[in-house]
Amino acid sequence: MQKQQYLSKNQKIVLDHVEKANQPLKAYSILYNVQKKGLKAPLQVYRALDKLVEIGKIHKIESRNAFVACKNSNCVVSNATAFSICESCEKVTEINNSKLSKYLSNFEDNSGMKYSKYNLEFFGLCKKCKNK
Amino acid sequence: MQKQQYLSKNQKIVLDHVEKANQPLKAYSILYNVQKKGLKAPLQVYRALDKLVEIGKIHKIESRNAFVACKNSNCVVSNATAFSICESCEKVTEINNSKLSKYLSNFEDNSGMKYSKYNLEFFGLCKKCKNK
DNA sequence: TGTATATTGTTATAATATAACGTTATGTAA
DNA sequence: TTACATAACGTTATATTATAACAATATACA
Repeated sequence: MQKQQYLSKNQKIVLDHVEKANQPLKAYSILYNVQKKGLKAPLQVYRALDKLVEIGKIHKIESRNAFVACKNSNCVVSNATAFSICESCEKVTEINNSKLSKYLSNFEDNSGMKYSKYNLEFFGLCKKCKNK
Repeated sequence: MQKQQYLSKNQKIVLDHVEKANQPLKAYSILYNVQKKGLKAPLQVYRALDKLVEIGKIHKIESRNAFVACKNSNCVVSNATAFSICESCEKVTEINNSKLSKYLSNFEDNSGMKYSKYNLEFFGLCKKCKNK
């Protein structure tokens, strides 16, 4: 069987919803909002999310247990992700900085470990919240 | 009231247990293991963990919902953390690399956001698992 | 001593995520 | 076109992770 070419029905529904939000969404909030489209159970959402994360269409913000659509059109596989998170308003932005990604992708320490993936989360105050 | 100088009873019990493990522990596994010391409820463990994370004695491995003792004696506050995680055996190691931490602490993008903290998780295969 | 804050103890419950089962759809090769 | 393997679906139940809310006790310090 070939690598999946198109998204399935549930995957499309979930991705569509997450892409329309400009912020990370929680799984159960997604569930609530796609119930009118026929998805009834958490597992249906989680399975779609798992797949979408796997193929890089969606990233999980680990520190928030939330899911956000990938903003890098070239982010084929989500093996190198970086986000900035405002600790006041919770705004999350995907960082697309080639220097940073190059630096981290090439990072090696003396542990003998071969890294194939990383996730970086920066925390602080966004412009708006800083000026309050 | 001054900044807390000593750890409280529950905080000591939890830290002690986490320090003795050489791997991240789950909150409920900690709970199970400190029950003989008198901690009966999840909240008692979570409250101790919260405090210990706040003061940098313990770090949370966000992608695993697990807690590990800080290995950097100089890690006064946990505002700059990096870990390597083996996706096969789940071994987690805290990365202590001054170049990396300097690079990330000084990182700026064009978002106007002021970063005060970051957490980085690398994934891959450790030496042992790579050679299997 | 009085007061504010931190910590504790406890019960209940919220929020996040997966197990297990059987069914249906889809891709590929005989 | 049939057979087979894999992916996706639907469903119920349950596991795992984390917090709300309330009352009591301990600690720091003016």
